[in-house]
Amino acid sequence: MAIELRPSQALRLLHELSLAQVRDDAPDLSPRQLAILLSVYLEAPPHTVRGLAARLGVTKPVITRALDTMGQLRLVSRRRDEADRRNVIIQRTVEGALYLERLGDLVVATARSLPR
Amino acid sequence: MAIELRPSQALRLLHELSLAQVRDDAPDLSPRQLAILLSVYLEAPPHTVRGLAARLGVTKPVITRALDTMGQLRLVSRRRDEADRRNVIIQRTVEGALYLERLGDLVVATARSLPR
DNA sequence: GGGGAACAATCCGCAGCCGTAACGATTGCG
DNA sequence: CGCAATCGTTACGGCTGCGGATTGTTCCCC
Repeated sequence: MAIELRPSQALRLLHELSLAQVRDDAPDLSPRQLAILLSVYLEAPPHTVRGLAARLGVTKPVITRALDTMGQLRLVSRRRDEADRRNVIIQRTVEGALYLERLGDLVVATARSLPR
Repeated sequence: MAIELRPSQALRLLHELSLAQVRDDAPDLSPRQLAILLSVYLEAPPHTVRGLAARLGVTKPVITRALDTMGQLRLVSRRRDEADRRNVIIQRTVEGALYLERLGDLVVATARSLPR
């Protein structure tokens, strides 16, 4: 069953979500950071800087910096690939999983409260 | 009918949307800017700097700067309130309406393509 | 084994946004 | 009237992210 949604409902949903994100003290991730985080958690591992840069269509330093920031927030972690030590494997963390879990719940709750 | 959505679908939706936004050459608005834009277009006018600041829980300069940026992008415009010349009324523009229309359509299309 | 390729990180200058604190204009109340 | 309050903007110092170029390490292949 596809998700049926009208444009007006879609915009209301975005509205509520953006308001919640802005008001949260939670460190609001930039669109790029969120895209990286979701790619790491939703797509099949392994994830490398190179791969993520290609996936998002941005340069590698962008990925490195975003990982620096989100690493400090404990949302992801990095590990050397021992099989090929040039690679860095981006790993999920408990905190990152919790963050996305709460985010998903927020979306669900917001969608449910939309007027029909 | 409430919108039924599972958390995993919600996250997939956010994933696709953030990827689309990052890859677009379109000037990707910050969460705050998007919240302001949606408030202006979805909530009843009139909109003032003061009111938007209170609505988002941020300081007034944040609103002023966001309006500067989005004004240059022609997404919103400003006008003095002639009844009380201390106030500034934030107005919608054709470009802003088009921007949101496209955004809404993107969300709808993405939601429709989600696996069930 | 040596040289080039691949990879992530770092450096650099730059632009944008932040919060706090001021400021000028306008209003309305005492 | 005049003076405090309100409103939006601007100034300031700081922080973060950006693109592009470079660096150091590791691998691969001849």
